[in-house]
Amino acid sequence: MTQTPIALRRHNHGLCVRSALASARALCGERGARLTPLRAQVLELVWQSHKPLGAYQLMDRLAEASTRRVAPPTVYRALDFLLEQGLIHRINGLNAYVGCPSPEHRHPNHFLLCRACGVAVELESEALTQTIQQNTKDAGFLLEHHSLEVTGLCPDCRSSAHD
Amino acid sequence: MTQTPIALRRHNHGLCVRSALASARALCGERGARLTPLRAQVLELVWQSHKPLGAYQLMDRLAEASTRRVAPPTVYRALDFLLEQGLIHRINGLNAYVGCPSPEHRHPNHFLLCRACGVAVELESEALTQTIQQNTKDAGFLLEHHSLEVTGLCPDCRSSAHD
DNA sequence: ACAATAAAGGTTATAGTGTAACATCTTTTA
DNA sequence: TAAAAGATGTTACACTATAACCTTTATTGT
Repeated sequence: MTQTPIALRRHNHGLCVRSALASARALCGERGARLTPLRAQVLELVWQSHKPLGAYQLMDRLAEASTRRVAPPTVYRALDFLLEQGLIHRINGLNAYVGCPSPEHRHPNHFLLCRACGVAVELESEALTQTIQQNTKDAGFLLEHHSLEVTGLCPDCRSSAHD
Repeated sequence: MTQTPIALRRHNHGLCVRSALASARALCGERGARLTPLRAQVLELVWQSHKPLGAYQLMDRLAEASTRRVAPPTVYRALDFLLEQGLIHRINGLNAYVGCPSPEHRHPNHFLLCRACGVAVELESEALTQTIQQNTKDAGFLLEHHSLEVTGLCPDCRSSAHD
């Protein structure tokens, strides 16, 4: 029996944020990538919750925080950097971005998404990855990346749903 | 050993189109859904190849075919109908739409996508679906739908790649 | 230390994707 | 055949993302 993912448990979210920022600094340090103040700020905003946020939502929060006007390229460039470094993932079905809890190793985008509360839970299943690899191989494809987005109701929203 | 998917083989594509249209008519008939001339035309355009097409590409082809101006809602409404009926799928990673080869039964969106030639191959693997269901259940989620997009190189593009 | 270079960020404009709202036309139903 | 429902036309706009160019900041070589 696997443990309930942290995003679904009550937890001290400040720890998530600090841990994500610390990992990001460490990884970028190793790689010679520059986690500038702006990029760190965007990463922190993405990590405000376990719910994916859109680029324009992030832009608005960035603008609130900085008293100066923030234009789309500012946030998109930061997001591109964070995506390249594997520090965040893009949820295609939502046009939104969410922090990656294990950026130290490259891995596919596999998410459970609650349509009610918006929470995103990253799956890390070797069996799932292998099944996908096998199917890809059977069709003769060379696999480069894969993205799985499962939509439904998280345990909380499931139990409070009465319609 | 599974057979090579039809989208990857040389084949008489006219048969794909006619078969898709015939299935669509039959299914809509059974369901009391109205496959109007416009909707059938959009479905036929989507089926022009096994490569997903964007809404605006479809809109342009529709405009070419009809001598009159075609606005976005025209094509989006047709696409919405076709999606509801399970006659096409949306590829989120590409903002594009592709015909469904087996619309008679509801099934998840599982695709192999070639980044070079654009071909989309729909996977129909019970093992894959079950693995996803198991992972979803383990996290306590109620599964509603799932979408898998595997990007890579199809057999043809793989063998002609020499960089 | 300093010029040359590279990288990051600012700014303006615009491209690409999708929908709201309302009018008109067609089909179905009573 | 009138009323209602469904489909399409039309205009305007919202949301998501990028191109192009300029300024600022950081890094590198000397």
